[in-house]
Amino acid sequence: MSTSAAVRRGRGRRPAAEVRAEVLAAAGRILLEDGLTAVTFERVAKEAGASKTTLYKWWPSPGALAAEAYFAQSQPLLVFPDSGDVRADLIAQLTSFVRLLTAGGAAGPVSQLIGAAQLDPDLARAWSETYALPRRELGRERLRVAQEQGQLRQDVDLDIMVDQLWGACYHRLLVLRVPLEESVVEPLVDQALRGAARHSA
Amino acid sequence: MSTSAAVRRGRGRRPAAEVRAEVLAAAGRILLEDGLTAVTFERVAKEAGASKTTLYKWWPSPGALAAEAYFAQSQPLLVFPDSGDVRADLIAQLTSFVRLLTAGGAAGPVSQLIGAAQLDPDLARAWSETYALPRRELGRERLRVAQEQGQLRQDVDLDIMVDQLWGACYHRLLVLRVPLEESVVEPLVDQALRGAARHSA
Amino acid sequence: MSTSAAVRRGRGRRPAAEVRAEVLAAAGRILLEDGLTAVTFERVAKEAGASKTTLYKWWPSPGALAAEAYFAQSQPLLVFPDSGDVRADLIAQLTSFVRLLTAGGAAGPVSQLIGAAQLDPDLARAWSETYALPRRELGRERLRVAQEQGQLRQDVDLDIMVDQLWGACYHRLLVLRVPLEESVVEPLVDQALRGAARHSA
Amino acid sequence: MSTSAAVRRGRGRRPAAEVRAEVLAAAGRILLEDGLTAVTFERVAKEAGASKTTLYKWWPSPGALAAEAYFAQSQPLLVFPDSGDVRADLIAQLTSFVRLLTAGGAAGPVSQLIGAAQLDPDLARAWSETYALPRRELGRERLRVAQEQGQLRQDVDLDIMVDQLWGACYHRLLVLRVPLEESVVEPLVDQALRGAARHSA
DNA sequence: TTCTAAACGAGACGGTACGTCGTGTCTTTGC
DNA sequence: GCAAAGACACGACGTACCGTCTCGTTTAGAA
Repeated sequence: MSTSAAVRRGRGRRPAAEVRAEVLAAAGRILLEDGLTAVTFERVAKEAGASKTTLYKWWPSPGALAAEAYFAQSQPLLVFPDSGDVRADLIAQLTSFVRLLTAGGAAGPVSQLIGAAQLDPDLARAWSETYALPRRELGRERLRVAQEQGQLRQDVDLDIMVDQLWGACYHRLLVLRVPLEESVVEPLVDQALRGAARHSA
Repeated sequence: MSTSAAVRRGRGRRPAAEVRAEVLAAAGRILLEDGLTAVTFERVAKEAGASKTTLYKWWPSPGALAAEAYFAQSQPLLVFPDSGDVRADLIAQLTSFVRLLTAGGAAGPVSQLIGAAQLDPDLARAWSETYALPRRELGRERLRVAQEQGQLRQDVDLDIMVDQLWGACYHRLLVLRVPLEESVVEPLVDQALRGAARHSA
Repeated sequence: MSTSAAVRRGRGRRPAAEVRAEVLAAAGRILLEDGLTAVTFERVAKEAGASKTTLYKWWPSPGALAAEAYFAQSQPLLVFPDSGDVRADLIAQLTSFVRLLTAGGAAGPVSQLIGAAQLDPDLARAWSETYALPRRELGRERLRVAQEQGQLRQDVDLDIMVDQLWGACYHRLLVLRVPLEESVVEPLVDQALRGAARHSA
Repeated sequence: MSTSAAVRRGRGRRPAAEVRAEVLAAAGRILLEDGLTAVTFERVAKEAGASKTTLYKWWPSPGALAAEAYFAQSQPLLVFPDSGDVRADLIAQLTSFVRLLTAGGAAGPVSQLIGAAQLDPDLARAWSETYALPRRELGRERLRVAQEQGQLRQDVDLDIMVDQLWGACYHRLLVLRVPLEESVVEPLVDQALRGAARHSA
């Protein structure tokens, strides 16, 4: 939204950055208000004052546009705290993660985006590269430090541990579709750390 | 597929069961061949020799039809072995579960159905009630027995444990979209049982 | 415009005849108001409350639709008078023909339709079969009677004579694009009958 | 096609004449190969290595460009023979005219251009001024000489006579869309000269 | 000879129409 | 009466072209 944006209403070329910004703003608004299925090229073009041609030039599918719009406006916290206590840090990070997931209810933007990614390879790629894989890397890195510090055993597979923690939340959200509450985080972390077997030795 | 199905080509009434069977067969075939997005009422009606009116009467959405078709033809093994050794049983069950998920690749029917369920409440309900929740119940029950037998600690939250195990697999399949291999099952189960912390006490 | 047409505003099926009538009315109105290029499937569908699918089912191209709409609403007089005097009849018929052509100016519906027919085979077919060829047949028939009655020579090629008379008008309208006035009709007919050579023998 | 045209492939300024020549060549080629509807600014710009901006500067519409391209490459013979015998000259001129019209089939460039002119004022103007009116003037002049020489009656309207002869050909080409053969020329000329009425006096 | 302004190529942009497909509602027809 | 058949309104898709504009480059003409 540059200052001159509102004035310039011709049909000619506008700076790409300006167009992109307006398109992402419109797409993000539609996503939050009416859900992912409402994010169509047709509607975004109309509400952003853009043309369909432009959208097709920049994004491979409506889903991919929605994903980028979501990233753009709710810049997800990617910082992973390191207080020295891995248990506390995991609980903190997972708690804010659960808050992110449950924002907008069970049919929130995140579940819709992950869902649509199962049917839209372009969205899937955007999602994995921009969101999912970097976050896993972040978590794994925090766990690696803890492992070096002796808080975790040497033979722990850190990827699997990430899967256990974050996957458990996704499981309730996407597969079981049961209410996901922050209170599960603490027992979840503890159980992952302590194990379920009676004799851990 | 009744014997007379191919002969009877009139527009009059046919037995409901016969129609349903043919519809489900067609939907299942389309699902496996061309994916979930190809399972439209339009196409199923044409290939099953049914009418759209009939489909709308029995199923609330194409996704729900696809889900039921999938259940009907690949009756998922719901039996949970109980050999007395909970670790071995978990490994066995999770291994066949991974096989189910990876059938048809990362874009297999299961991931597509779960994905579409995030956008289609009717499909979500069918999926949860028919598939996801019963399976969780089954797993929890097996764990409960193990807990009673003293193989698991008393303070373990069995729901969370199911989330940790199955959710870890779903995490790789749906969220990370990385190859899901059977070899992860054993370390996954062990890590859930033993815990990750150095001093489990 | 059936009596119940205005009431029935659902999305379901409507009687084909009713839809066709409304579509043709809208197309004809657009043709007269804004010209042939404004007769697009998109606009006709919107203004007629019809769907594009329906238009594509009934008409092969917007031009063909416009042609049929033109025929439907301005049912062109196809009666050819026979007063016994072929000269008088030709003048009468050509005069009303010139009036038809010049209705709406040089860019009237007729010239636009004939023009578009040079680029749209579907429109060309509709125009030839429905309008042009029948009219030529009518004129030729009238000339044939005159020939039998001895008003025209036996060796006159009646097709060519039709071309000379009607073609002369079309020539000014389409090719030269000069004003076409009714006053040319009488000298045109006389010249065709008497010939231009000094010694007609 | 200047000698350095092929070498100079930068984006900077090129001589106007060179650009115009390449554009007209490309437009003419497209017109003959794929028809008038294929002569779009978009495609001509690409194939001529020119930019749309340049095309818009020189031509008001794709149709006008196509017309000029047609004139440029098939310089139509405008010489009208004067052998002293007006009948022979008319037959000769009309015969080559029919050949011109039928080149490229019934949907040849000429009929397409005249057709499009009914919908494109810019093309209409270019066509009338450059082609149609000069040709009529030429024919009329030849007839005027014949009239002075006493081969045609004094009261003959020469404009109408031109309309009768050339219009008859256009009639078959544009309106009736029936095959136009050279064999019609001779009876056409004779009929125009002798008249159709039994008693020409 | 150097500099500046015009014209060029490239192509992004807002629009409009195309032709197709799927949805969900409805009428008609045949058993 | 019910099911097959399928017409219908609607809306999204992806593409093509139009006419306008911005950008960087190059040449032509003025200094």
